Amino acid sequence: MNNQNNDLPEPLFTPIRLERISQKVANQLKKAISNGVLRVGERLPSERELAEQMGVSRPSIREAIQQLELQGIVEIVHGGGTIVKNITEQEILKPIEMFLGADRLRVLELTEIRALLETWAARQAALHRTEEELARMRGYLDEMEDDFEKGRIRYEIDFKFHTEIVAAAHNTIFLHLMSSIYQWVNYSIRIHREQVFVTKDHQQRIFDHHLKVFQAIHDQDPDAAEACMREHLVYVVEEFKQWSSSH
Amino acid sequence: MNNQNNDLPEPLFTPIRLERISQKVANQLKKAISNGVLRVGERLPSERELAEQMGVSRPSIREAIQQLELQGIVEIVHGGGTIVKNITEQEILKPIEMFLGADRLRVLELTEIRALLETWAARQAALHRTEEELARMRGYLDEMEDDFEKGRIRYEIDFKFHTEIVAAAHNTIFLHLMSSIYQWVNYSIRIHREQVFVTKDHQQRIFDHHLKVFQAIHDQDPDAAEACMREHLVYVVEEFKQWSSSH
DNA sequence: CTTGTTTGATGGTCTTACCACTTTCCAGAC
DNA sequence: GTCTGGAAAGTGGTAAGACCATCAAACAAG
Repeated sequence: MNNQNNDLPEPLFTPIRLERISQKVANQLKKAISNGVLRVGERLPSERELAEQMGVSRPSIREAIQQLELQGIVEIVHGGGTIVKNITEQEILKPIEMFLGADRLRVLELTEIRALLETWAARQAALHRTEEELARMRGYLDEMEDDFEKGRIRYEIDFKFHTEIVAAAHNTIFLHLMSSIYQWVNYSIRIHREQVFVTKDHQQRIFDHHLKVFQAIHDQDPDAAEACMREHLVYVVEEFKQWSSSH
Repeated sequence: MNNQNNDLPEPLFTPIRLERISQKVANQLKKAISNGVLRVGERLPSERELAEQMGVSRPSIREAIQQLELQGIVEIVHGGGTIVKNITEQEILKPIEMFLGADRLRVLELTEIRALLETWAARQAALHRTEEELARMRGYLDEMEDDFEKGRIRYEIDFKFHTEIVAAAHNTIFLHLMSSIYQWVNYSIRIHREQVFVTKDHQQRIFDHHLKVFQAIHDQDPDAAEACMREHLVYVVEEFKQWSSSH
């Protein structure tokens, strides 16, 4: 690109921008993802929407998105939209997945790490949460309460609630990292196909824990948030250990 | 979470091919280049020609060519055609590296995470360290002291010392996690090509920090270990912030 | 020969249209 | 009630044609 440049002493006078539109679009999208405006797992607006919002044509948007896909930042699904990928997945998740298969010791190690990260997240969330994030947490709590009354269990809502707390910590890399951890947890749950916390009693306690964590974050009380989250996770670990020893 | 999973016994019956046209085109072009049909420095046929020859539309050709450009295989010149570049095999940036390069804020986020994990590791190390691990830490400290006297700086020794502490926490998954994060840190240091902690004064302080951390782990005092490690990392972050604001 | 202009080819972008796939929802069957 | 099937809407994939911006080579004027 510099081949036609004169080597004259002055770099002035010729800063006339030349950048492909698709490049500008790609940069804007990257920034949005890096900032956390577009979270991991979320869907990007459709190509047509983006084209309209940015005032460019759809092909330009497409070329930009394909760049991002090639760089492993997003995943394009035909007919299903474009979703933000977890950037840590290839580097952390895949290499270690094998370990988790066999023994439960690894599951405990994993939970240990998760507890460390989540208590910190709860503290940070209490400090930095926005009203929007609070509202989403509230929504998940309502869903869980609804499920509880109907005797239904959906782990994904649980994950969503915890993920929202992590997101409220406002650390993008941390969010991506945590989503890798959750995938592990999800994976280990699946392979052990366990129904550990199925009783009404467990569900009640877990719901109470969630409520207390939410309240602390709502009140912007970092110490309480951390403590409640720790209490919650310690309980989960203990119950799992107990279940584990009897199976 | 298992909703999308088919529990059917056989995955047979659905190998129907699906590949984007642009992908096929890209593969054909790559093959032509690696075969030598298209030599380095030569111009590819124009997009319109390729579209006609392959019987596909121009956008498909464009998307394919842009892929090749992103991979450094060809160079596109507006108005001048597309030429085959040297196959210098320039590495494609990993997604995580794009994040770290995008914004200096991400470096702080990363350091924040590192601080969280390492303070915990120090505590665990104080509780579980073995004599062998202690000896290795001692060895790295000696090397650092030696380097210090000779006015030399080797980040890798620093990393090794920290990694040994992480290993002493005796959590396999955590060790893998942490080594990934160290790679990121290493990369972010490289791209910002910074020489932040180069003065004798900094080196002295950092060495003192390491020594105190080591002592606490040696004495199996988890609280002290965590506190010393936190003090160390807080110092590093603060110095980086200060350096960052002045550059 | 040098300089400036013209002209054609090429990549860049836009518009429009249609196809293929996924998701969602709802009526119908059990 | 749950489950099944299909219609409808939304999304990405591809195609075709047009126009603009840029470069390069041929051309004309000095």
